Amino acid sequence: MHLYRSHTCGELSSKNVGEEVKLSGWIDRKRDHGGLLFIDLRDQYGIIQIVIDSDSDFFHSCEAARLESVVTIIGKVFLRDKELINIKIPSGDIEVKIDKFILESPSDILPMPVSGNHDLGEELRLKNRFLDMRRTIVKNNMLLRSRIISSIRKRMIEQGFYEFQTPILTASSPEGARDFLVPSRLNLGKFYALPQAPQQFKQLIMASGFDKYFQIAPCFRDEDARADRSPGEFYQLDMEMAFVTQEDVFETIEPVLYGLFKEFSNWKINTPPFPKIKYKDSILKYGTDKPDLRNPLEISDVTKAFLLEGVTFKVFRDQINKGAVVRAITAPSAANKPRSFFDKLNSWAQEQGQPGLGYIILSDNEAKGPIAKFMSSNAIEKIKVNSLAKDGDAVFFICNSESEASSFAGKSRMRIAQEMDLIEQEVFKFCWIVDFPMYELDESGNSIIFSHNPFSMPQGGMEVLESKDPLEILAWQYDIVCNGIELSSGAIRNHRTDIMEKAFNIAGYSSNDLRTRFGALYNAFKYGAPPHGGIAPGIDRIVMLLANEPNIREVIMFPMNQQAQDLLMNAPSNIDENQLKELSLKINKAKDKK
RNA sequence: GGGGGUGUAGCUCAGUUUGGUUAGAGCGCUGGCCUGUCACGCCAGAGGCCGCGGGUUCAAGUCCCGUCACUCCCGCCA
Repeated sequence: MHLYRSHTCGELSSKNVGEEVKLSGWIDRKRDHGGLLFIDLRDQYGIIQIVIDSDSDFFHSCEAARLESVVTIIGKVFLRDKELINIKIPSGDIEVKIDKFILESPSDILPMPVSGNHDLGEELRLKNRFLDMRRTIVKNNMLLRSRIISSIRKRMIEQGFYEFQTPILTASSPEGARDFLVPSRLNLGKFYALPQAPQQFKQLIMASGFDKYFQIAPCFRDEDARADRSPGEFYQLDMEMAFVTQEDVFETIEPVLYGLFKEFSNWKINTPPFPKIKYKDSILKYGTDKPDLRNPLEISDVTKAFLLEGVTFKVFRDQINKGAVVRAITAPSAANKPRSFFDKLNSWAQEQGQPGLGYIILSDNEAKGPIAKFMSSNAIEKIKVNSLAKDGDAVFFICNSESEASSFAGKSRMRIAQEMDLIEQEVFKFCWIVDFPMYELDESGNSIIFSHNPFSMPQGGMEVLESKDPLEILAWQYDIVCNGIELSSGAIRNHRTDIMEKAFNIAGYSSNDLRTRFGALYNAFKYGAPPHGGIAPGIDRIVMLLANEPNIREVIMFPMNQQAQDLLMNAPSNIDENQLKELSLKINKAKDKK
């Protein structure tokens, strides 16, 4: 017999009745009856009940073994009597009567419970992640993650993609997020950077003549965390293809995502092709570039209605004259909602720093509510036409500068839908956001900067760069969004050095800047670069959606906390003086923290 | 960098609004009882810098000021 086990705890069933088995695992729970002791023995695969009678030689050592101790037992599998069957566990119709017991590794008193489904503080869980991951929910998330990644690999390889590894120690890139830096011992005073994404490498792979590349790629960004943003590091399904249009990228990645979500979830999924929403339309209709399409509400512009003759609502009119817009959200069949419904939303808006949330109620073919009396009948008609509101609905208004109004209308759209319980449940709704602007004005409003990825190909190429107002130029740039979560950005890249130079010139970079900052790409593209494009969906976010977890750290084995500290390994940590010396480094402003 | 929430036993939390006996409960832990439990049950016990510092008060877990930690959000994430 094997030293540790003949079977796993999870594989035993009534088929094994009568067999002598050897099992190893953790003591999940004990029920001590004095003369009779039950142990729930657990391994990755399942739980099985072990029975020890008081006349057994091992009764006292079993009784003394603490929860979560690792033990090996030998025993015989018995069918339980009918009235003793536990339907809650798969092996509930059998049990193992113990013949031999070995305590392999005793457990101290636990800092946190393992068995059962408890809500525990995250700090405690991360400090004891090895205990945390013994718990069913966390364990299942990690197994799910592994299966998802296998499936992704399989699906990509089936489509003819090759997986390549790119460097972890690379050069700092001047754009984008903050880099993590690594000092070089052999090149004193110089630093590597960890890649924020293999962006330039994958484009170099294209320039190297490989046709379809992918990688489950680690990415490092020194930015602040969020619930859906892992601190420090995360993984992308990074992919790039040569000789493709935007449509080709969509057609390639859609079946991968659709198939993956189909494989790992019972929820409904909208079938490819996923709807394509222009960036501009998304901002108007959903108030965001990552719309949650489970929400049926849409935003419309009703600015003109408030300028019609007979409208005496000065508050809005004055703002409109200063350049503000009015956005409307129709709440279907909300006319019969109690006053408290509207008051609640209004005070919510005020909590959000807004003056309030104005509304009219369309009922009995007239408009009611606090601002209705300022409206003329043709203004009400115009609002109804623009916002597709009908009798029995209510319409909410947001008046502000265009960007403020869009953003708050987006929040209100979600809030109203939540209040009215309109969000569709148990469904994944994918969409593409397309036609992102190539450039935008910086905060000061004086200079033109790249809106997203500087390597994207402008729609229309060189001709457009030379002739159009830069702020009007669109890029072959796209996002894929699912349930309001941005899974990825992607683009058809700019593979032409002449267009690249022009594009960078517009954003205020000299040709020389381009060559020094992005020398590798620029140089490579001088010698024949294929048109290419790709995308890089976030793996952690995909797993988070499929695991139905609200927090990305629930699907990462050893995540750092919000302050980007690893509580288990105690990273980041102080460094030995000798190590610093070897790197010729000196800490300037040592913060006096432990 | 800014805003919100939380911080009381090893764990999860009540007590804080309205200051007033010895700060409680469940789980876990220790000891005892229990031969069919499966969140076993029963009895007893140990376990507290009420995050930390200062203040107000006859009296502070409770009120005030500061500070720290965790978390959510904004900024940031080409």
